[in-house]
Amino acid sequence: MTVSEAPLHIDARERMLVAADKLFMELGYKTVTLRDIADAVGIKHASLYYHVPGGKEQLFIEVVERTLRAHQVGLTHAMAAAGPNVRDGLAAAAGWLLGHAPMDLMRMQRSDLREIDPAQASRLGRLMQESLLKPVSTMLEQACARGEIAAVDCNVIAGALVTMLEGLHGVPDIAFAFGPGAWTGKTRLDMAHYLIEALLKGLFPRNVP
Amino acid sequence: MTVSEAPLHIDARERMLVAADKLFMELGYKTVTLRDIADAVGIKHASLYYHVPGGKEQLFIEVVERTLRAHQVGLTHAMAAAGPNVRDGLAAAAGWLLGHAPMDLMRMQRSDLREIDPAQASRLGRLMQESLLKPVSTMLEQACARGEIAAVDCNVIAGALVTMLEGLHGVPDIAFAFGPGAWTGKTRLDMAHYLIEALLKGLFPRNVP
DNA sequence: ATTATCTATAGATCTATAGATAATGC
DNA sequence: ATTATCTATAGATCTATAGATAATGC
Repeated sequence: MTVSEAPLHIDARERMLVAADKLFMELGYKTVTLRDIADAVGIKHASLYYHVPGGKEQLFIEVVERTLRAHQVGLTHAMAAAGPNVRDGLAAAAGWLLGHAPMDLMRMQRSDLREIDPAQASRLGRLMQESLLKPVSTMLEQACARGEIAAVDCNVIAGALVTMLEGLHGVPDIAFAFGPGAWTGKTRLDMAHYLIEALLKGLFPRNVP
Repeated sequence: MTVSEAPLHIDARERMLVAADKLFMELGYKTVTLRDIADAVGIKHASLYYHVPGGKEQLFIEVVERTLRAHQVGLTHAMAAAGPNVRDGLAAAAGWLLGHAPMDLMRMQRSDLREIDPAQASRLGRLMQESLLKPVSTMLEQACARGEIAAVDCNVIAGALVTMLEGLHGVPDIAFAFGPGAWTGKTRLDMAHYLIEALLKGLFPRNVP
């Protein structure tokens, strides 16, 4: 086969990006050191500069951008595949978001993005809106136009939903809830469906027959 | 007046705690340096050790505990003062949470608490639940018992609500929303009320007459 | 005598650079 | 010759400690 082969070390750069992504998204820009990332990859930290001459900041920016774009296409496709039904659309969004590591948008905006070049920071800030909120709010707009849900401010609702769904990552994957609607061994995704249902039908008793 | 006077430097320790609180809660444990805190207070960083011999870690723990306890009593009182009505109770919780700096529970749990002594970390973790989720979930339980809302899992709903309300800190205080339910110049608190209303009545059109 | 600050410095860690070294591709 | 790693090190920064200094209280 004369096709150009991949290098022997199958994309060491890719492994570096994956390791950096995991660490940065979990712990934040300042908390993660280049040594942490290099250790995870199994190389010395100085070697990272070969793949990312711009150092820590460039690595962070590249990782965040990559992940946001992945979320954008992933979310959009998942919701499109779910078909034109709000409940299914929201469940698809929840499935995608819970199937991938959370991003902690609050930490990103208030801490991480302030440590890097302001121009890049505001670019990534816009990309956050575009990749995470826009797909969901667009889907809601369509449901709104179809009359499937009441006329609401879809941006505000979408923001709250994404925040809420990402927040579910904070709860143990198999949780046991108590009280009137007692559960046993529900997954995060079960809780997401529960919350979506609550938001659609409302908490007032007349809405839950 | 023979009453014991406060020292001339009116509680330098208190000013230090306030400065540390603001910085730690906004940027996170690792991002904030003792120098940042000392600068904010107007002293040299070595002087912080006089007030907090345990150094950075003790300072962080003290600050988090203080703030959580303040949230616990503040939230509880605000909701009690609102009287027995879910909508008013939730609005009171929103008023309190939006009136104070956000805590970024996700960053706290996944990053900050991992940098300190594990025993202290789990203690603070439990205090987070007790101070922020418990008051809201208890209020919901009562509304549930009064039949004011349907029988729901109040812990899950409370968690989602707190996460959602804290998330509102991320949006500019006076925002302009567009779309079907177009707004002009709404504050974060307006949005909170909007979201509470949406959650109570539900998004389905029949619920919004 | 106690309280609250300071200066100076040790020791650790972190980012980044320079240059050597080994492996692969032509 | 190019690619991907290494060692060694500079320079900055960060936490923490020791001991001096100034101000206040008795």
